[in-house]
Amino acid sequence: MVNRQTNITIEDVAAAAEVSVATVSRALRGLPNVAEATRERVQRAAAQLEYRPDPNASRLATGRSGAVAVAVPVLNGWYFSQVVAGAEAVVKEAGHDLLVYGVGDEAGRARFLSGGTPLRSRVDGLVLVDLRVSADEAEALAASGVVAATVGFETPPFPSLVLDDRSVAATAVGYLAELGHRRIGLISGIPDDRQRFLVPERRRTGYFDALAAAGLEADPDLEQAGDFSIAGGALAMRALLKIENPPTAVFAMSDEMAFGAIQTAQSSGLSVPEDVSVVGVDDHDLAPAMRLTTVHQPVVENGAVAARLLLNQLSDRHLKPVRAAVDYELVVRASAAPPKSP
Amino acid sequence: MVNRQTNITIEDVAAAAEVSVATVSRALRGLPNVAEATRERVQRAAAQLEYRPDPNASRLATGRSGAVAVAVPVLNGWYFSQVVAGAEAVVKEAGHDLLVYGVGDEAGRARFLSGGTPLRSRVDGLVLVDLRVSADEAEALAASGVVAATVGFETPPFPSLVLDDRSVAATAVGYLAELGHRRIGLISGIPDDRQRFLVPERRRTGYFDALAAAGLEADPDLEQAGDFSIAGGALAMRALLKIENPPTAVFAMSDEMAFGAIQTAQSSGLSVPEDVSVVGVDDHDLAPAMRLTTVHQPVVENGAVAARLLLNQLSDRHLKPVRAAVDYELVVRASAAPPKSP
DNA sequence: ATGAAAGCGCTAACAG
DNA sequence: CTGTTAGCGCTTTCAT
Repeated sequence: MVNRQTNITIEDVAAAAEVSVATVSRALRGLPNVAEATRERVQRAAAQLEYRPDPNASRLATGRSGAVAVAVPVLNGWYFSQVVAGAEAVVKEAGHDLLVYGVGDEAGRARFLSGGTPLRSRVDGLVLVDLRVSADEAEALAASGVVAATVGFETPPFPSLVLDDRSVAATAVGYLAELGHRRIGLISGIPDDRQRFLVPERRRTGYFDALAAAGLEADPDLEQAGDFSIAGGALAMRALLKIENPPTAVFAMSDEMAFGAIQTAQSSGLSVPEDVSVVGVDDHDLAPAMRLTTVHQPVVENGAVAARLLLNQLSDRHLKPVRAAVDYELVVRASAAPPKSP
Repeated sequence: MVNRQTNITIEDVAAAAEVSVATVSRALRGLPNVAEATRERVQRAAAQLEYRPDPNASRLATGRSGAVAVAVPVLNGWYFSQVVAGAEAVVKEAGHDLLVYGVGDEAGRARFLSGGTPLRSRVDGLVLVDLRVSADEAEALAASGVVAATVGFETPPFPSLVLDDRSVAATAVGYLAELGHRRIGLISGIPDDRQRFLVPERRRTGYFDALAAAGLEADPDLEQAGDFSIAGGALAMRALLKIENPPTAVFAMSDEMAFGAIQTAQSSGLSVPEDVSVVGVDDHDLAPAMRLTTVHQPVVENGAVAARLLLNQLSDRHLKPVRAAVDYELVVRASAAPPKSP
C-alpha cells in the first residue's frame, strides 16, 4: 500500500450525515428515491467535508471513465490544435476529462487503435481527427466498448463530421481558372500516404475536377507534395518554380503550405499575386496578415461539433450515427489575381 | 451494474498460466521475485489472451493514476499548442496519459486549482504553463498529493522552467535602439491581468530597462495592450499609429501580436521595416515567412523539458525541485531596420 | 426511502 | 519464489 493522504471517502460523509453509503451515493448523484430532506443533509455533509468522489473507484465500479480522448496526427499543426481546442471546450463543459494523443506516424496510429495502448476503460469515447480507421479497427474499437466520432472522414459505425474536400479543392482551383490561369500547380499532402490520410487524395480529385471543368489538362509536373507544413510548402514551391513551364498559380491544400509557398516565391524575387497566385485551404489565423485567398472552414467548431457528436452517442448508444457536413466558403483576399499577360 | 463487455481479467491469465493472480501481477509488471520460467509462461498467457490490465482497477489499488495533465490559459494559441505538443511526446514516451485543460479566464483558473475540479487521484502530476499559482494554491495542490512543474514562472515547492523575460525584452528593445530608433512602441499583454499572467509585466520591465540603457525616455502613450493575439496586435498597432508622435519601431511581446502589427502597418500604407520596424518574441513557425525579426525560444522543447521535470519529480518525490532556464536568442530577419532619416 | 452486502479488477502485505 | 487475502472507494442489486 502506497503512502497516501487520508482523504475523505464516501464513508465519512455517510457517517456525518448518519445514513448509509448507498444513500450518499444516490443523493449526491441526483438519483431518485431519496427523500429531499435526506438529500439535503447529505449534500451539506459532503460540502462541509469537501468530499470529492474518487473517480477511479467509480470508474471501476461503473465501467465508465468519464473521459474522452481526441487523437490527431500531430498536435502542433495549426488545424489540429484548433480542433483540439474546440473539442476541449465542449468536453469540459460536459464534465468529462480530455486526453490527447498525438498519433504521429503509421506505427503510432496502428498501435493506438489496436489496443497496444489499452484505450479500453481509459476513455469512454474517442474523437478521431483525420485518422483513417479500417473497418476492422472500427469494429475492434466498438467491441472494446469505446464509441468514436470522426472528423475528416467517415467510419461507418460511428458518427462523423466531414468536409467535402473535393468541392473545396474544386472551388479554389475553379477560382484560379476563372481568373484566367492555365497552368495551375498543386501543393498536395504527404507522398505515399493514402493509407493514413484521405484528405490529400480527395482534394487532389477536386483539383483534377476543376481543371477538367475549365478545359485545362493536368500535368504531373505541376504537383508537388508539401507535407502539410510551412517548410514543406516552401520546398514544394521551390520545385514548382524550377520546372520547365512553371505554374502561374498554385493551389495549396492547406494555408500553412500556402504560406510556405508565398515565402519561397518572394524570396525567389517573385511577387504574389503579380507573378504567381496562391490559394490555400483553412483560413488560418494568419491568412489575413498574409493576405491569403483561401477556402474558409470553421476549424474550432469542427472540434466542438465532433465532440458533441461523440457525447450524444455516449449518452445514447443506440442513437443512429449521424453524418454532419462542414460549411466552407471561398474567402477572397489578395494572394490571387489574373495572370500577367505575357 | 452496467452492461459491460466480458473482458479478460487478471484471473483469466492466472488460470491460463496456472499461477495466482499475485504472481501474474508481479510477472507482468516486471517485479522481482518471479522465476524467469514463470514470468515467461505468464507473459505468454497474457499475450495469448490479449490481456490488458484495467487501468482504473490498478489506479484504485495503487493510488496513482498514470496520467498527468497540462494546463494552459488557452489551447489554441500558437505558443501553448507547441508546449502541449512537446509535453505530450515526453509524457506518452514515459507511458503516461496526458490530460489537457484549457483554463481560460480567472474563474476557470481558480476552479481548476482549488479542487472544484477534483484533480486529486485523476492525475499524478500537473504541468502548469504560464498560470500563476499562489502559495496557498501550491500548498493545497501539494497537500492533495499532486506534484506540479511550472513553465513561465516559479512556484517554490515545484520544479520550474523559466524564461528570463526581462532580458528577452531588453534584447529586442536594445536592438531597436541600436538601430537608431528613439520612439519605440510596446505592444504588451492583457490589461489588468497582473494576477494571472506574469509574463507581460516582466517583459515590460525589460522594455523600460532597455530604454533607460539607451538613454531614451519612456512615454506612456507608446504602450498598448495586445491580448497576445493577432487581432489584438493589429488593434494595438492601430492605436499606436494614431498617437501624436507615432513610434518608428515597435516591440511586440509575442510574434502573433507582431504579425497583427505588421498587418495593420501594411494596410495603413506603411511598409515594414522602411516606415516602421517590428520585433517580436517566440520565433513562430511563420516568422520566416513574415520575415519577422524576433527573439527565439525553443517552444516545443519548453513543453518537453517541463514534462521531464515533472516526471523526475514523480519518480522521486524527494528530489530537490530544480529551476531550469530557457535559452533564447535574437534572430534577425527583415522586419527591423534603422529609422528613415527625415 | 433506506441499508447491507457483494462486487468492479488489481495490488500489496503477509505467510509460507 | 509463490499463494492467500484484505483492501482501494464507489455502485448496485436485493432486501426491508
